[in-house]
Amino acid sequence: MLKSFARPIPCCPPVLHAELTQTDAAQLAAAFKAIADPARLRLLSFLGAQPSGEACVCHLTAPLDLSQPTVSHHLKVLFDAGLLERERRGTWVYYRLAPARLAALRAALTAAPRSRAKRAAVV
Amino acid sequence: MLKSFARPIPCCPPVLHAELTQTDAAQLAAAFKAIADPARLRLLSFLGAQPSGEACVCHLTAPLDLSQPTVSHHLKVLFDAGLLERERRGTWVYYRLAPARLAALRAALTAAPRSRAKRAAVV
DNA sequence: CAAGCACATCGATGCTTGTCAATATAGAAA
DNA sequence: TTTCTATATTGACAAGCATCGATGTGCTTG
Repeated sequence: MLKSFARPIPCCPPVLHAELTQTDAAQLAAAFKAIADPARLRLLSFLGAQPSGEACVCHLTAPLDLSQPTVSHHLKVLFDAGLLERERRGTWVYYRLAPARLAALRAALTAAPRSRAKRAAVV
Repeated sequence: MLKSFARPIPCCPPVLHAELTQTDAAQLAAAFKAIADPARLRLLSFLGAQPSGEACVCHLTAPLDLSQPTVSHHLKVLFDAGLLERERRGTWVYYRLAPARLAALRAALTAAPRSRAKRAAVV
């Protein structure tokens, strides 16, 4: 198995166009695991809904109804997955979305055109 | 919290346009959990790559290198999440992608346009 | 009917993960 | 320096999950 030897680690392997290798599947699964959690989805949603596009941690614990360490944990998971950007300003740390990474995940869910006939309007 | 009383269960609540309610976030997270697994991503990939668009279970255990019960389990998870369609033909059971559901998940990852300026080409 | 094959379900096991209280770190201000 | 505040990390616990072997279900054929 996994016939590929040290490939260039593509950022967003095509999910539905060809068979995923085990390594590619593992990487993609890790990315989706990051957003497959209610608290983290709400974090993304909250950050995306901010007019300024960002928020500091202290503004995120209340709307999620979670403890500060738990929120910090979720932010770290999203950050490590490349879905958030972090910036320290004084005592506060501000987080904002990393749209490119979200777009990459979205692209990975694009179905193959398969044959040119049949459901062409899937996109 | 959750001010909505028995809402119509939206198929794909917007993730990044407004704050997700706890119920919406839980539903979306459940859907993403279904695809946040290497074996299941490979199943989706394999099915999407089939010229016929479908495959029976007996053709899925070998490429995944997993036992038949494990493959059946993953297929059930994907099916229950609405990501696969199932059809029995004789002794065999054929699975194929449910593209509408995949498109719904993809749509949920669309970032808000926020202000009309700034990164308009995110889509 | 019985036998055989394809697939689903069950039960158990070990690993992962979400959560919190307690503690540590880092910057700001006195 | 010391003190306060904001955030990160640690340790522990419980719940969830991926996996398998064994067994059950459903269909087809003899």
